[in-house]
Amino acid sequence: MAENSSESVDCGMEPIKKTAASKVFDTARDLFYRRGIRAVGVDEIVFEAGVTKPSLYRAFKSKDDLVAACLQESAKEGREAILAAVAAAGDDPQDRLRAVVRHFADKLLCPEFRGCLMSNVAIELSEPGHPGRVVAQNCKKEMRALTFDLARELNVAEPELLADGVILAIEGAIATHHILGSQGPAQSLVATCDGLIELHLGRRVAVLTQ
Amino acid sequence: MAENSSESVDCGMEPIKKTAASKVFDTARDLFYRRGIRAVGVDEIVFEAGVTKPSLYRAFKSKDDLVAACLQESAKEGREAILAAVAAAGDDPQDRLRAVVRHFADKLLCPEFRGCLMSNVAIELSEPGHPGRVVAQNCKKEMRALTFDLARELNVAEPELLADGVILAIEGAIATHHILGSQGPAQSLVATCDGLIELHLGRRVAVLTQ
DNA sequence: TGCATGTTACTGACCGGTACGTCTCTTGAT
DNA sequence: ATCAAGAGACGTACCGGTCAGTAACATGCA
Repeated sequence: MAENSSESVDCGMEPIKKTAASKVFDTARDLFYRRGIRAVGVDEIVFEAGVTKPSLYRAFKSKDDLVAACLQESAKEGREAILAAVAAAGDDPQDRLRAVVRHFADKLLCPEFRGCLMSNVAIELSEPGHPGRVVAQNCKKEMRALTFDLARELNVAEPELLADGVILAIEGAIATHHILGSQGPAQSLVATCDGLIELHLGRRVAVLTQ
Repeated sequence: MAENSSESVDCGMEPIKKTAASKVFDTARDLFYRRGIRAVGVDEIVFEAGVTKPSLYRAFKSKDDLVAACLQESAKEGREAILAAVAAAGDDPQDRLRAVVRHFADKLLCPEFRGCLMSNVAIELSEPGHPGRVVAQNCKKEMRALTFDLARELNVAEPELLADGVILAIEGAIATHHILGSQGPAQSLVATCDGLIELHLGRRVAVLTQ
């Protein structure tokens, strides 16, 4: 009742006081994701965060610096979430690869889903050398390498082709979701990936029911 | 020699004088595609076009109006190119669907390829009611309907699922191309789609060579 | 005292958009 | 044939607002 809930959060035992820097960071991440990098100005960020502009620039050299930091964190969280989903899937190689697909399929159903921040940034920031692009590039390379590894666990002739196929479907689902929503082609993500897996496993076609 | 070549072009018989409006339009389309909507200001457009700002605003009510017009034209050209590719593929249903895939696969190899303007715009313009978004949405719906039709020509149990699978792969290839280029997962577009088609046709797995 | 933060006020560049003057080409009357 | 007037097309110069970013100083708290 006496506590200002906007300046501290209750993390179990210890209430953590959020610094101006972390408030800027969290707010920026949210706004950048929801509305885009270029659409969000620093004035809006500091206003939403309830801090002032000098506090932003004391913590981050520039807006680009803030963008890169936000992307780095999003990439880290995204990677951890995927690894957790794979780990939770157990030991069966097919289940593990399908867990990645399922992970994204679940995200597509969230109302607040607005695509992949990395992919969005790559489109918004067309300057080749932009620090944000580098982060996004590394993130996608890692994701591809992980999918390659998962596909290699399966006993298929061309694991890289299977992995790329799954990645294409996932990225395609994310892309089409922007325009046509979860009821567009994105709804066929799981069935399509299951089909690709079955195809590469060389089994008989049996996954035609969505 | 006496003719000012920057103000007229030789179209066979009749030299056509390019108006300020058309110069604005052509320049804007190019810049919007190459660098993005938000990254390109009206000042840059009129400078590149060699005209002045009032000329832009005499022809278009606003920048958003210009954006929508550019998108409309790009959508029209894109649709015509796809239909031409399908028509050139002949009568075999499988060839016709594959022609769509091949069409995009070819575009991915162009050095100047920078994704689909519709998809890019959907990410850049996050405001739900933006006129540009409406154009992009209609374009994607049309493309999906066309792919549905092509898939239905094939004798498969679930043509819509096949069509969505192909769309996911195409859109995924376009999306990943932004970050990882033509040597990323995008290189597996044709092989993946061929696999999906074979899968739905219920034939034996035989398309594992890229 | 010392540190994190807020306050105020500012910069120069750029944004989308516009009021108004100028040029040229066409048209019609003489 | 000549000239004047209208109509479009176009440019000059500018608007208010917003952008990212900063300097100088005040405040509150440990």
